[in-house]
Amino acid sequence: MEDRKKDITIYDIATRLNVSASTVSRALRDHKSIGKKTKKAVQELADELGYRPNKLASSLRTNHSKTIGVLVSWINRPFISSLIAGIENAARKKGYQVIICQSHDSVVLEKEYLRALYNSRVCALITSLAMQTEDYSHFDLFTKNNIPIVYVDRTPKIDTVNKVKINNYQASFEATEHLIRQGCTRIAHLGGDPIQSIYEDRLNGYIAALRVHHLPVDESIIRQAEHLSAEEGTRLAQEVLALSPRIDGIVCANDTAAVSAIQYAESQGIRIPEDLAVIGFNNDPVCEIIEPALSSVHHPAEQMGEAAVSRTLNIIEEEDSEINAIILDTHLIIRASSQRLPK
Amino acid sequence: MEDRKKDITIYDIATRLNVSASTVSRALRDHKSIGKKTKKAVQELADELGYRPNKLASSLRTNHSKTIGVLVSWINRPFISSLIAGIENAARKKGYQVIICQSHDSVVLEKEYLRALYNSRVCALITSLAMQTEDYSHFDLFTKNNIPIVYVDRTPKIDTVNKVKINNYQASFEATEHLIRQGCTRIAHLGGDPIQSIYEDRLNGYIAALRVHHLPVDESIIRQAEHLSAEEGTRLAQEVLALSPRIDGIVCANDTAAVSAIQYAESQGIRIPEDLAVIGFNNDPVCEIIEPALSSVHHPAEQMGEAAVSRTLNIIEEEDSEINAIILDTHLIIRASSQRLPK
DNA sequence: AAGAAACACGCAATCGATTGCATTATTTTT
DNA sequence: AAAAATAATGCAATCGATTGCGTGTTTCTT
Repeated sequence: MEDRKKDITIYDIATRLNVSASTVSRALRDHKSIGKKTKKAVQELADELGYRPNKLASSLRTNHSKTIGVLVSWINRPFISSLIAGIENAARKKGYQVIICQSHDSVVLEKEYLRALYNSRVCALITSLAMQTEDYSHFDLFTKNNIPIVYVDRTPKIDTVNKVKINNYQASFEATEHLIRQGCTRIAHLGGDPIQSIYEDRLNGYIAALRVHHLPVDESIIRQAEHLSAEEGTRLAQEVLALSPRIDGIVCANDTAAVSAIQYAESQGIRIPEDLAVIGFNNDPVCEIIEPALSSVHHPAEQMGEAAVSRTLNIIEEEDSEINAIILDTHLIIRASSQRLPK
Repeated sequence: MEDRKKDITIYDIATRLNVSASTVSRALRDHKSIGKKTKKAVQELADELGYRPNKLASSLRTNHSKTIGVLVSWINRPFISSLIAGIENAARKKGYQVIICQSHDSVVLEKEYLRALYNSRVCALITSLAMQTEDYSHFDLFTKNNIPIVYVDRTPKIDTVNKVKINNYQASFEATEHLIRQGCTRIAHLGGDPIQSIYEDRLNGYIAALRVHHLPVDESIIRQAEHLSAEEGTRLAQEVLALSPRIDGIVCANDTAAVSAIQYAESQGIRIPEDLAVIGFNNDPVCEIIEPALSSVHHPAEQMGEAAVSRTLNIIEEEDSEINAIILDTHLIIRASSQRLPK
């Protein structure tokens, strides 16, 4: 089996059928100006020979790679992996393929991979910003060359771009209000860096809920994490729980940190939710596994991926260049970690 | 900003510098036969004009796409997403990009996407089989055309392919033996379909451990799940727990099902690990979150991804065509769910 | 200083598919 | 039946980078 078979090309088919390569090309794409018999003959022979179109040649000629670049922070996080699953499915259904990069939440890598994707000739980019990205000028590489970008979840704080997001302010407001309604009066907030609009919005939603319910806003129990990792969740929980008067609630900007906070609190003999009500964000699978089950804000990750693809293809194929923001629905999932009153 | 700028090509650079395109091409790739001054001039102008190499043209010409296809069951599973994270990192470091497909554990989709990746001219494939894949002939599409395949984790039951895997038999043997040493005498096994070697091996490891320790092998408490999903975990746990004599241990082929089993058992008032010791597989993050913490077999997902890439590039670039199997190390992580004796 | 060796670069074909513009064959119209 | 319209196909350029081979130039050798 050492014969390195050359690939079959349209020329091979053309030769055997005594027609021109143009005819073969058109026949394969079912072009109307090709006769029925010819078309059939070409298609049959193509099958028989195991012809496969050379996407590279085609993309080169048409200047259209049918590839979507995806740049996210980390693939192996529940929210992101579901987002990507959604993107991949939707894209492939439409005949697009997806190239993925991980910025590892580093602005430097973000820039580097942005260029790599650019060089790969992706015809659009779907991206969620690195945690520290506040200057968006490196994305000009795409926009200046008319390659559409659709931002998802962690989107820029400007209105002149396409985004798919949720209403973080509203979701966080509701989460906070829920704790208040459960009787919490001193609620801490563990958030991400407000450089990112999603975390700023969540922070503001939290503050607004406190204000509406005439609770004081205490800076000392509002903390930010660099990555909202498990370790940070533990550390921040420790910090805010050390303060007095004792907090009786935590609104957390993701589930990973919320879970750590619960674990830390329990290790200190603090009862959840009686002494401390906790609510997270994202509704990761882990919410149903930790004891007590973690209340959270359901975040439609896969749907967000699909929406981003659909918006992207709209721009590419329909040339609908109107900039817009798609806001997806979220809702609270109330579980034991925040349920202090009888339902 | 409505000017649809044409891309800069090597010809543009050549023209402005009064040299030929060949020279530019060589200068950019730092070819030795180009003079220092020329090289410098070309590279500087390229920067200045924002030149980006056209990967498509290059790939077409060299017949080398620098792209690795990845075909897995589901992206959004902890093990798989970490595997992919490892693949992506390693590949990108070497200047390769990665195209991902999800078979959704369907043989039909597996075939379909295999062809899609083939048409995309990937220069290698890294894949983990769909649950029901037992006939591997559709992969001939690649092997017959000398496109290397490296199988990871769920690998074929044949020796004539490249694989990266763990010693499932051994790991499962140790996990089972661990439960036996903790005093379990009637241990159930919740596995995947033995069509897949990994599940067959885990089953056999389990059986071997029972035999070595002179425990009976009872078919009625050996169950298989279709996908090892949470729902199946619950259902199978329910089934085996309904039998008498009562089981006192469960060896489970993944953590998802093990977690469900624990949750079901607890809902029935069964104490873990006193009444029932449980050990899972993969060491997903959830192991440390469920109460009691779940013992598991640590599975080096990211490392497996990296190893697969390294093996792949070895084949592509070094043309090291010797077929081999790389076996990565695993080890037991003992946590509360199986710890019945004092340490 | 003359021949050899090394260096620097250009020419032109090539990768495989696409497409605007002919050209020829067939059918329809009047 | 001649003219017009339509259908079916071919020609050749094009997308942008790569590369074997050839040529002119510089540097080195003795």
